[in-house]
Amino acid sequence: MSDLASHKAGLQGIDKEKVNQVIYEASKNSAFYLNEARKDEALNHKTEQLLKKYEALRRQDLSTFNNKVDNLVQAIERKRDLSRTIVHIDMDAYYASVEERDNPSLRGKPMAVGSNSMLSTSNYEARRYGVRSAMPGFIAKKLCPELIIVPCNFDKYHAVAKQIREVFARYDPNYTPMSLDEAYLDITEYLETTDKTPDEIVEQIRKEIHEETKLTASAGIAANMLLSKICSDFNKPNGQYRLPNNINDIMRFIRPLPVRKIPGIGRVTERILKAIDISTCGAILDNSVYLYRMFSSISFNFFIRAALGIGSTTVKSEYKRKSMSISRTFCNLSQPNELFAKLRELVDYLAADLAKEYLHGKTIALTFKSVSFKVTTRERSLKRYIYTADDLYHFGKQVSSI
DNA sequence: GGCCGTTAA
DNA sequence: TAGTTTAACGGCC
Repeated sequence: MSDLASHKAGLQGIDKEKVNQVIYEASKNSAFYLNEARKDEALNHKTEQLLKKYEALRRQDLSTFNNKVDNLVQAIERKRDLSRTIVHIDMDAYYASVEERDNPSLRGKPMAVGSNSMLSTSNYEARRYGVRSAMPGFIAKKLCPELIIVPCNFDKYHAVAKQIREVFARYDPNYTPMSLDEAYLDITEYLETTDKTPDEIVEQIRKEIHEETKLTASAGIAANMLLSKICSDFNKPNGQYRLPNNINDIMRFIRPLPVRKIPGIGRVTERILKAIDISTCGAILDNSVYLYRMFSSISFNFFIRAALGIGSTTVKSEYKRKSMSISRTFCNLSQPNELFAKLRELVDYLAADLAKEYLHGKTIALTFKSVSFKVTTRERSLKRYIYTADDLYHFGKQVSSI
């Protein structure tokens, strides 16, 4: 079950067995691990049910659906837009690279950014030991005792984000930032102002980023956001990859691609698809009738679009947030009064954050994580919008005790 | 509408 | 000894 994300950059060619063994030894008696095992069991059950459904379908004659599904696939295909040139740019080992830049004594050594309880990023030296983001520091230390863990310096990462966004804006003023270190650019218009090729322009963007921040970035260039994101991973670190806006090249690229490479398909969906013997995008297309019969139309559409290499081409800078939240892990507490005091602390912060953006909300949700890592949510839609700390506390308290 | 689970950075 | 935080979205009842 301990599941090393070896599809991530920098993790190829390591002794995965050994790494998993060390992680397992460090984890096996923990409440966290027990909870993961429980989730895993639930997933096994789900895949078994799905497999049964699949086997039942295989015994049926599905030819009556072939036409319908072909039409659906063709309708999706007709929406393919090859007119744009979309770039996905991703900074290499972002936080770790910033720290190495500012402290040369860290260079060449395995290091990670974060804390003993959680790592945000690791550099490539640390990745060779199996140390990766979203891994607790204390486990990383077992994999690599020499590992240096540097605390996060968010002010710095924000400052660098500002610098790289200035570069992005030169090529697409409507670029979409996805996080501090990642963005999509539509360079179609920019290309009309120059004789340079897309590859040359992206080399230039990465060069400017390097000159202005002393940090490297990787990039993918393709017809849409889905493909450019996948491509930005291809020549990481400090590289770029271009997939031409051409249906033959796209299909040759996407067919053999493992489904896990599709943004939105994670560990669980990969396992679900694997249960019905689908592990590549090509297999999604070859089994479209089964997917049609087994999944919702939203999921079916998502799978087919991805497997055809069709993605959004609308890169836009406006963003409307739909929710705002705050969460903290704290020492074990069980007395209602202690928990309400925590609630009060959190709503004070949340009210301040809401005020910064002049926001209010109509639904309040409270999430608890128990010592056994089980998560429960309680929520309520209210009659009016709220935003003050007192209201958040009042309704939060109410919701918590439904 | 309420709650759970998945994904991603 | 110890396993984060924030946001969005889909499925299911």
